[in-house]
Parts: sequence; structure tokens; C-alpha cells
Amino acid sequence: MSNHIDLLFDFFHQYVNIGIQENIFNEFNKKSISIDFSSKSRQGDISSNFYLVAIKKNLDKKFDLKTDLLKKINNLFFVENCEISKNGFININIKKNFLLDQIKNLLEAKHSFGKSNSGGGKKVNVEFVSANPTGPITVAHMRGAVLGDVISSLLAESGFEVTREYYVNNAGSQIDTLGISLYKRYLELFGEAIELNNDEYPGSYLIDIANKIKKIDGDKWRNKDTNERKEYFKDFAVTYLIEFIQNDLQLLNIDFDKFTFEKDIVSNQIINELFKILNEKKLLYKGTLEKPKGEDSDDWEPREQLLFKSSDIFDHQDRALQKSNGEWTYFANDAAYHLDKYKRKFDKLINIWGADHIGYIPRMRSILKTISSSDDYLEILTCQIVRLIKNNEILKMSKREGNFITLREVYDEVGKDPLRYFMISTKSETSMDFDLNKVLEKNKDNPVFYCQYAYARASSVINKASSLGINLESFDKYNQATNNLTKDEIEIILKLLSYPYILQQASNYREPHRLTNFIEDISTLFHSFWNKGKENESLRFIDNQDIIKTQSKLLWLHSMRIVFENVFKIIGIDFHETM
RNA sequence: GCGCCCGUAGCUCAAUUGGAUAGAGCGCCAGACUACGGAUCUGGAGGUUAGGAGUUCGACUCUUCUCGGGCGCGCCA
Repeated sequence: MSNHIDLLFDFFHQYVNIGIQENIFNEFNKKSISIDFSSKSRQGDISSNFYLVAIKKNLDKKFDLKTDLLKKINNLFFVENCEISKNGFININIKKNFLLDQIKNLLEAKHSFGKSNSGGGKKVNVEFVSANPTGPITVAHMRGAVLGDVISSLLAESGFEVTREYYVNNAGSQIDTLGISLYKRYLELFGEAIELNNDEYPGSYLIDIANKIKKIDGDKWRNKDTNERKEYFKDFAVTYLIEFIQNDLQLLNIDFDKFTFEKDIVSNQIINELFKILNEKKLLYKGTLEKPKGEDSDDWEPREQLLFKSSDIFDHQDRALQKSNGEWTYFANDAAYHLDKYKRKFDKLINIWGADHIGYIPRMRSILKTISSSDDYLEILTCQIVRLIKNNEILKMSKREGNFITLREVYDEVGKDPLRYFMISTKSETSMDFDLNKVLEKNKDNPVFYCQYAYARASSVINKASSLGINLESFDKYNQATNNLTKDEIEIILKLLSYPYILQQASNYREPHRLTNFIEDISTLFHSFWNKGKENESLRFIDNQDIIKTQSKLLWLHSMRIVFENVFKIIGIDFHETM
């Protein structure tokens, strides 16, 4: 069964179709129709701009749009009354027993309430984190990690088939350096004096890994300067570090369906296929780039390179595919990797990148436009940095000296729920402050707690009622239940019923923070209503003398729990009946 | 120098992608507990949405310019 928002949209769309047939409207962009279902202004249960939009399209001066609209909307079976305000907004009140029908649907649908099939089973690949395996995962990847995970869940909730993927850069010079660093630690275990260069990795985790090699192979590699040894140390380091990274991410319940390794991309020669495509489209050529405008480019000298003509597409300059030593650039391999994803028949690719990669977006979009002939086959979401605040001070980090804060350290300090919640509760493109002290407070300043507490209180009422022998029974009993409810409660119910739309929007716009705002709003309404019961006994949830009235409240309390559980599951935080 | 992201109350953030009087929390001021959990609630003060110009019935949102902050700018990943 459709809800009132769907039905109203249907009505408007139908109204436009008929209007066009009868030459009342000409072209009409239906997307300009909006329905405001949160009813902030409290001028009706829901409202719409339809009249404002439609009046501009009205070709027939003799046609009285206002009267016709009012008459037809008032005739809709779910509409109690309807009016058009002075400034042109349509305000509608919904019949209470129709709201009740929808509550029934919600309670029957339970955890599938809000799910949709708008994705139509299309395959989406969400690539996120993809941190280089040169050390433990740090706070720099924290936001992208949670965002990627939650967006994946959101898409799954909207009927997409989602693959969570991690691209492991285990080729290239950083990994060479990692192998060398590990080898030095290995030699150190045999009493050799070592010295790490500036660019080498100082972290103590490499000592642990070196010990593992020593345990397995003894001194086998001590005096070997062969390629075999170099590859062995690189692979060994990457294997263990990926395992560390996986373990760290699992602290936040983040799991990946697939890890793809750069080395495999290189050895599979996918890049040749890529070059073939670029050649066919005449986007591959040898040439010389202009001197970059950056500050410290003194050592620059013109050099002929293999280039991708990305400036023909989205980029403002062409991009190098090959280094002067003959190796492919990072970009070339990454482009090949994206071709690999395309060949795996995903309908859409989503990448989640940190702010430091923003400049990289146009070239990658150019590649995927070339491969897929679609502007939006690849979608890149970026997240700005998170500043950590502790005791009112900004925690400064630098990669030198291993002076970075790891994900695990933050996890140890605050735990999973506040971490996950705060990472997605603001728009990702805005830089944010994460206050380690504040997120642990157990008061209303802390939205995680505030929402979980609302859930616990709702549970508490349900359990208390149950202990008094009051439970929900057959739904037929509640035909008149809405008569027992106050305006505040109807507002909560309207809000709960709008959940499928909030979810859809969060999914469409890749904005999980809409969900946290949503449950914070409901929590506020709920706590506020709760408190009114203190002053006015008739507003309390449980009334022994009036079982039906109590059950009427249980109807929406159960609904609220279901909606909260759905949201909590999507954003990946726990919920408890007692705090 | 160029490109991208951002700028909303003293602070941290919203604003249903162009809708009605820009909303919450913290902090500040003034109040409410013989309770279905006071870990909460009620009221008040606080804004030229960084600034100017434009687009239209209507702009925090779109265009443009200025200012301020962040990120990036060949053979690093």
C-alpha cells in the first residue's frame, strides 16, 4: 500500500498529465514538484509547492486552477482537508484513520519498512579506504571508512547489489621503501647497526613483522641482496599490514567483500587493453607537458612522455601514464584498475577519497568517461579532514617520526558507536572537529547518547506496560486509536512515516547525515513529550484505567523502535533496551 | 599563478538540493523532580547566511566578482 506522500505525488503527476492533454499546461518538469512532509511550519500535516509551480504553466487564462485543485485534493480519500495559503502553498491534513493504516503497515513490515527497490538490483562497487599498506590505518582514513561502509548499507537498503572493495597499492616506490625498511629491521635483529633514511618507515610494527620472518626463515636472508629477497620482504610486509588494517577496521565492524591488488592489475596486463581503448579514441600520444606552476619546481626539465589527452574531457591538462624509468605511473595502474572494475560488469562505480585527492578527480573521471561513454558511471565522493580535539586542544599530526594517531588509538578512547555516529553525522565535504571528550559525555550534548536513550526509554515503557499485562493485540481493536492521540504524537507519527523518504534521499544523495538528523529530531520530540507526562498525568504513556489509550501509544512506540533500529543498523551502531 | 572544496548564532552543526518567519545542541539568563528512567524537559536572549552584484513569484542554495580558510598542481601514492 502506498503512503500519503506517494499518493499525493501520484495525484500531482496525474493532474499534470491530464492538464497537458487538455492544453491547460505545456511542458512541465515534474521534478520541480516538492512535497514537504516534515511539516516544520505546522501548517498542515504535509504541504507542497505544486500550486506555485503549476500556476506558472497555466496557459488557459479562463481556467480556475486554484478552485479546481482544491476541489480535487479535498476529494482524495486520504485527505481530511486542504487549503492554499496566501503565498501559494498547498497545506493538507491527512485523515487520521489513514495514518493508522500506515502504522499498521509499518508494524507488519518491521525491518523491511523503508526498504525500496529503486536500485533495481543494479551492481554498485563502492571503493573506499584503500590506504597504502605501509603502516596501521590512521585517523586520516577514519571518516572515509565509515562513510563508505554506511553508504554501501544505504545503497543496499535501496535495492542495489553492493560490493565493498579495497584497492591495495602494493606496487611502486612506497612499497619498495617499505621492503627496505623491513629488511633493515630484520638485519637489526641480528645485531647489525641500522640507520633509517628520512623516507623510510620508522614504526615499531615493522620490528614485529621482522621477528616473524626471523622465526620462519632464520638468517636465510641476511646476506642476500637478490630480487627474490626484495620481493619476499615487500610481499611479507604487505600481507601482514593488510591483516593489521583489516583487524583495525573490524573494530568498527567494517568489512570488505573484495581486496584488489595493484600488483595483480600490473601482471594481468589490463593496461594494454586500456591503451587499446585510448588509442582507438585517439586520446593517447607522446608529448611534453608544460612546466607546472607549483612553487618548488626548480628541478623541472621538459621530457617527452606517454600522455593521456584528458584535457579533451574533464581535465585542464593532459596526464602522464609512464615514468621516465619506464614504469607505469600510479595513475596508469589506477586507470587500468578501474577498467578492471568496469569489466567486472558493475553498473556503477563509487569511490570515496580524502580531500588530498580532490585534484585527481578530473583525470579519473576522464578515463571512465572514455571507457564507459557515461559522464556519471564513476562517482567520486570526497571527505574533508577531521581535526581531533582533546582537552580543548587540536591534536597535531605529522607523518614524520611516526607521529600520527591511529584509528585503533581513537577507537580505544571512544569506542565504536560515537566514532561511527560522528563520522557520518555531518556532510562529508565539510571539514569537521571531533572532540574526544565531548563524544563520551552521557548527556544531551551527545546526540549518540540522546538517540540511544530515547530508544531505551521507549523500550522501557513497552516493557513496563507488558509487565502490567498491556500489550498490543489484534489491530482491529484500534480503529479509533488516533482519537486518543495528541497533536505531539501525531507529529511523531508523521515523522516516522516519512522515514522511507528520508532513507531514499540519504541514499540518492549519498548523505547519511540525513539519517542522524532524522532520529535526533524524533528523539527531541519524544523526550519532550515524555516530560509533558510529568506535569500532566493524562499525557503519560501508561494508564491502567484505559487500556485502549495505552495501546494506542504502544502503536507508535513500537513503530518508533522499528524505525530507530533500522537507522541504527544502517549507520552501524548498537541499541539497548537499558542504558 | 591555476584548479577543486568550504565559509550559516560566541562554539559544534542542520536546513527535505530553489520554498513559507534560516533551525537544533552546547554555552549564557530564568524556571520544572512524592518520576512510565531528571542521563530529561520548559521559557528567554543571540543572524544583513563572509561581502557586493545578478537570475525570479521566492536565494543559505544557482551565476559572477571580492575577501577569508583548507587541499592539490610532471617522472609520490
